[in-house]
Amino acid sequence: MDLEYVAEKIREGIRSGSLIVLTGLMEVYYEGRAASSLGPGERLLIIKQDGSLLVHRPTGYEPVNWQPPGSKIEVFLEDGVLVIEARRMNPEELLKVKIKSVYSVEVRKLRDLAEFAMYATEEEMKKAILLDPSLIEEGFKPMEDERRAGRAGFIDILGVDSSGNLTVIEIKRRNATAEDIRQLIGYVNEIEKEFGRKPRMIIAAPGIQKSAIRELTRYGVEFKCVTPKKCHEVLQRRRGLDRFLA
Amino acid sequence: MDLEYVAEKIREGIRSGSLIVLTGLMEVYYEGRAASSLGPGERLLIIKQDGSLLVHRPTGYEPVNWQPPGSKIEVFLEDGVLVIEARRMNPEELLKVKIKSVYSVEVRKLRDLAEFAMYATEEEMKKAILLDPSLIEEGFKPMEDERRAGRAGFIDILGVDSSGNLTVIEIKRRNATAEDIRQLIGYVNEIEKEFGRKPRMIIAAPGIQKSAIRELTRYGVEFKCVTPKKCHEVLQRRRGLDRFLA
DNA sequence: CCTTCCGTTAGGCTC
DNA sequence: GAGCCTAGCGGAAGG
Repeated sequence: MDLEYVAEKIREGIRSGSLIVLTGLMEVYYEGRAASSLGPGERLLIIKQDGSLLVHRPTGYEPVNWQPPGSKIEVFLEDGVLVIEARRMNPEELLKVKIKSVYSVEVRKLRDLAEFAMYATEEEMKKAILLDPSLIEEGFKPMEDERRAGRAGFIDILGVDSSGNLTVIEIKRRNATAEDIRQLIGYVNEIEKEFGRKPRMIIAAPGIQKSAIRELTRYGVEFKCVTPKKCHEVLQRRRGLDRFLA
Repeated sequence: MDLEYVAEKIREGIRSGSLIVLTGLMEVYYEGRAASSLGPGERLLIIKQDGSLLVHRPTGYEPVNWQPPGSKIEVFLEDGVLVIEARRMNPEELLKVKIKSVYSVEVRKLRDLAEFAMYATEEEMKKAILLDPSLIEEGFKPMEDERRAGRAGFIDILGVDSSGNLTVIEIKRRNATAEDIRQLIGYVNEIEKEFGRKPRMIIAAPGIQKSAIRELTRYGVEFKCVTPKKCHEVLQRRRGLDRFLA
């Protein structure tokens, strides 16, 4: 494919805010926070309407090189090779793609206004527990969420159990790690300073890593199995109920 | 574009181990570790030779939905709509793309055998310090790298300073966090158990997060500014010298 | 197989 | 703008 023709097609695509998809033989050089080089090979190059640029090899989930949205893209010929440079500052980074041969290039303006909805996140787990605190245990009463614990950070849920004990809940959507336990301890130290007594500590997660069980028993942290899926179902059920009542 | 034709083209592409790039109007549903839904919109869909699948919206660095390498892909028509399902187990996850209209589809076998080289990584920082220990301070002598520190993990570099003090170096390619300091303390506790005395602790990083400065002074950890770029240059210089001497 | 840790992490949120 | 944390994190290395 004629490289000057392709260059103009890409420039026109960028001007018109289109998506550009190109396959061809290329080399890639990156320098910024880190640096990388990748010799000649057949790859897929994508330039998006917002100035993001991705270079994908024929295998693997991740792009081998990229530039995030907002980078400034220049297209020109140099020594008979099509060069695409994507530059951004803060941090200052440069991605340079040298394309020796273009197999295909497609320029197309895509419209996509749909809203992306994600479920079974940590945020949903928290909402479900606030809505149905028996997910933790019978009689648990949440008092605050996202409460600041001094310098240590934010507590997911602060509440009291059926015996009136102050209780700190830390939620994880994945198996809890030793580091998660230490983080919880950090929060609790701050709460103890503030309230003058040590609260119950519960980690709510689908499971625990083996290495974290030591810390668990050592610090007297309790574990309650709560899965993202279960919490999502609780919310779904509740929403269905609300709709029925409305 | 005729959907049955496209379906067969995609199936043939998968059979032959080709890269498939498609633009069209589609909905996307995901359920697995989490769940998501995305209504109709114009997007880019990529199926790679290794069974990875990516759905990209017209903007943004990240795919909105995906399936990693090794997922099993099925293509069929359902209610007059082209459906692509990518399934994987462990964890069990299903990605379903419903394509109402195909604007373009490209099937192409790409060859890419080049080696990807990455520079200015944490690994390079370590190599540079081992090669030129004055990056830490004059008179510092590395003894071991990647030394096991009991259960706490691995120490980046263990050495002695000009006064003969045992010294533990923790390297970060980004600004050090409070968590990094705690990690270093964990290593040092193990080293103290083993050697019977507390070593000097140095964190080598391009900077320190503000919230980490408290931990730094509190635990007596020292900070030495070392950047990935500087280390990379040290290695480059050294390699150039080696080549000159050879 | 599980765990740990790095990443040009990206992206979102708060201060 | 800088700091802080989550993620369907992915990926690699080590046990």
